[in-house]
Amino acid sequence: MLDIKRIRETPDEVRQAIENKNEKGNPDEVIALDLRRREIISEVERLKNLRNVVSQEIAHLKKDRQDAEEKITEMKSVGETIKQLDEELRTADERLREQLLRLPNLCDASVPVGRTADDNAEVRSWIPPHTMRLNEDPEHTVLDHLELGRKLDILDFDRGAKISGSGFPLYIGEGATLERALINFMLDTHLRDHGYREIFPPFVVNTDSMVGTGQLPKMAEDMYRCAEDDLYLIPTAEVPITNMYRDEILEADRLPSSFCGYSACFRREAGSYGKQTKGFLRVHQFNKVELVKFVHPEHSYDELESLVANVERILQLLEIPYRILLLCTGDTSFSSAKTYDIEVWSPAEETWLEASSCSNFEDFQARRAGIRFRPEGKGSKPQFVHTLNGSGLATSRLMVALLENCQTPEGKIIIPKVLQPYTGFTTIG
RNA sequence: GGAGAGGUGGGUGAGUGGCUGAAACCAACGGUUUGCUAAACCGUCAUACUGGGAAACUGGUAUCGAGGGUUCGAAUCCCUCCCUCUCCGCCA
Repeated sequence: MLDIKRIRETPDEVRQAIENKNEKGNPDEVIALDLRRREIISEVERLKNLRNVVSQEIAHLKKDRQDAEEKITEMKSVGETIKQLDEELRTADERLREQLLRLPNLCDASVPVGRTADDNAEVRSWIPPHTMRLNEDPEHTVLDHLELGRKLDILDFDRGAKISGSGFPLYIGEGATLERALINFMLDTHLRDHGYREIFPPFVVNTDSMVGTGQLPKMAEDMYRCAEDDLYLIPTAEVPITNMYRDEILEADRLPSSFCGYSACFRREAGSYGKQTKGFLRVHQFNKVELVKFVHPEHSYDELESLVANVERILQLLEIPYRILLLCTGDTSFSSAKTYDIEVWSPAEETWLEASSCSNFEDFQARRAGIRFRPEGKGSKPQFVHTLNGSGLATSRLMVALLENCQTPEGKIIIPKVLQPYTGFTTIG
């Protein structure tokens, strides 16, 4: 949520920023609602003040056993007016908040202005030597992850579809173990080497949490919802972890607070049919290790860089080629002010696959969710924290890259060294 | 699922219609004292919105789980809902 004062004071900047982001949103409407709201407030508060003063007088009159009937009658009608105005105010508040919730976050000045993914800027890439050989060797038939999974009997998308529906992968044998190994390896590395504290969150959350991180109201059709209980399956652990501190004021010495948590992630992916959908490329349920930080506003952009570095380290240890993109304004998500995507290389698809997205939300989520901190120093007012998060990483796309990059000409998989203590085996096949 | 108890400020916890934005204590912060630490003492100590002011600051309104009702006036009375806890049942 944007600060209404910022919209009020610099509507043109806000309008331009929304347009750069390819989002809809009308600051004028918000400004009009805000104006109307404040008019009502000043009137209703004047009347409430009157009522409070006169009620006090009535109390004194009664105490002195004097007649207060006239004042009581007068206040009766004031009360009626207040009730009406309160109702109007409630409506105005609601409409204003509704509009505000639908305005996207504005991008940081360092984000390149652009409309589509073509305008994203490649920041750097990292390619371990053996991968190049793999792709350049004409004798080496490169299998995609589906074929590898089927041949080695470690992934079964057909049976997954039978059990649940398409997009619900079933991991078998070494495939299941490898998945679990990846999760544990990533968690351990972030906890041990990168200073995160582990969270194991609930996988379903309430509406307030979804609004807090910005999934609702805009993305409602992408969520799995348990209507009976008004709960949502989480699309990412970002939601429960960020909402841990919803409506709280943190002490300044708690910042920065960095958390790392595994969760299954559920996405309906409505409207994405026809895009890259085969195998792991687009699924309804996947596993992800998520990184979330609550930081002091002054440091959030440094923290974003270190977040990205933490994710990169995982890929380097796994020896998976990747590149980092700075998303342009048009490709940056609704809630984010600046986002880096980390993409892994798929030799079979001969393309880069998004495996992580690291974002600085500045105070956008914090304002929605009411996450503040009390700055050092006496008499300081609470301020909104900045929140960041990134996938560290999602296993589905990572599994594609891992299987494809680690395959031998014979169609076996060589498990990366760092994972071997976790899998207990060194090859599959 | 059945029965009961309870939700008050950062924490504990008083408060059953007006002088309670809310006692007291603890924590925190500032200060005095002290060779240092500790202790003691004094003071400060909620949040949001809104108005005035360049600002320091200051006026107003709201908030005692949420919403509604009664009343001139509600933390306090009534209704609905939510949440937490305890016991029983069921279950991993």
